[in-house]
Amino acid sequence: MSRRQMVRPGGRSARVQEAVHAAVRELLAEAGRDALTVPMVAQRAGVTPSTVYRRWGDLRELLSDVAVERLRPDAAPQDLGGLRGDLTAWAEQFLDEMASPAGRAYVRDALLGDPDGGNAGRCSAYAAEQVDTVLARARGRGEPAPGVEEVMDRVVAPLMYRVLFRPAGLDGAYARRLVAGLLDG
Amino acid sequence: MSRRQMVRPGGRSARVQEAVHAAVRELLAEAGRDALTVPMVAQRAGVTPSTVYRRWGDLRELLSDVAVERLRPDAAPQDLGGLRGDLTAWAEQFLDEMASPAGRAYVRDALLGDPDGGNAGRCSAYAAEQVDTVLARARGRGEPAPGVEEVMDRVVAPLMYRVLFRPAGLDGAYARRLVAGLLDG
DNA sequence: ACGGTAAACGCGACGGCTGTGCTTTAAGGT
DNA sequence: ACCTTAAAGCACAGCCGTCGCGTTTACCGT
Repeated sequence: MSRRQMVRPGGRSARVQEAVHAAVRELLAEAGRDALTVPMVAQRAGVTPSTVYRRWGDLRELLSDVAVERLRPDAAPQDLGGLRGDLTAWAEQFLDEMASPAGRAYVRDALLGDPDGGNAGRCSAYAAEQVDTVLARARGRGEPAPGVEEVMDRVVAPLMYRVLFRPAGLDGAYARRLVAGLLDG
Repeated sequence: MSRRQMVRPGGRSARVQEAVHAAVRELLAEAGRDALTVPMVAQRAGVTPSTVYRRWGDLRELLSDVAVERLRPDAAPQDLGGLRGDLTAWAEQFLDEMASPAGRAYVRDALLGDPDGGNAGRCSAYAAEQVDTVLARARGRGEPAPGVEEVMDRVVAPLMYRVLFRPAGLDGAYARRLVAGLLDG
């Protein structure tokens, strides 16, 4: 599990954590991933490097933490009035976010500094939660809807596989095809 | 693309590369991934650290190189006389290799130190090649067979997604279910 | 076969990151 | 208000990663 969980909820610790996270985000945008170092982040955040080493232990774990935070969806998927439309729109947006250079970097960082797989599991849980929202809404309308696991296997997994292993030639049409294959099959 | 491609094919370069790769494999088994450093690898391989830095640039890229080498299949998938049996057996073996602690580590390393995605693409190509062999054999027998891309989406991608993001509760039954879902759907 | 060319390796040095013991500060409970 | 304890600051030792330069070795044209 990420050390973020053991942090005291309020006060100085929270301020430091937010400052460090913000510093990472800024420096990622300004200097790029490879130029990033712990002392650099610490200086920008107004902390000493040792603080970062103690709380995160490693630059990779810190990046993983920030990445998971960035990958957390900020809003519920939009409601277009029907399962097919909702799921298609969500898949297209998901692919957009993940396939962008920044998105791919975040996904890789999340997987990277993650000894026990907790952060990767969290990413997957975020997607599952969004999917489940869409499916529950459809069932509430009386539409027949597949299970979450089926959507993960047929839509999310292929998208992520392509993003990670075969980034060439990824577009919204592929996402639409996956959704169609699931709902029409 | 990995720098391995620009290496001169024979002579000293090849010897150095093989020595370094062997050193990485040995030290991975002996000391573990986190204890690994470039100077350590260099000493074991009988080269100077600067040589490693020049050719691979980074410990992660070196590990990625070694990982891809290890993930290359060493034999054609076995022939059990029918598409369903062949594909099921291959999927189970694939999952076995990838879901083991060592396998997961190699996959992550391959993805990790891979700026342009060349190594990841090669991993995917290995799997596609194996799948294609199975499918071509089935068509040679007159069996109807899905396309490679369909197998990648329906079987390989879900397996890899689980391996990377949700390693808990992965077993052969899941692989069999994926194959069955594809062939019966 | 032989010499020219350029890539690749070895060597040495240094700047800067990494990580740790010890001290100091501040948050939360009584 | 005081006490406890966790977290941050400070200082420093060690090693990683990089660079310039000289040397070696593989490729290639004649």
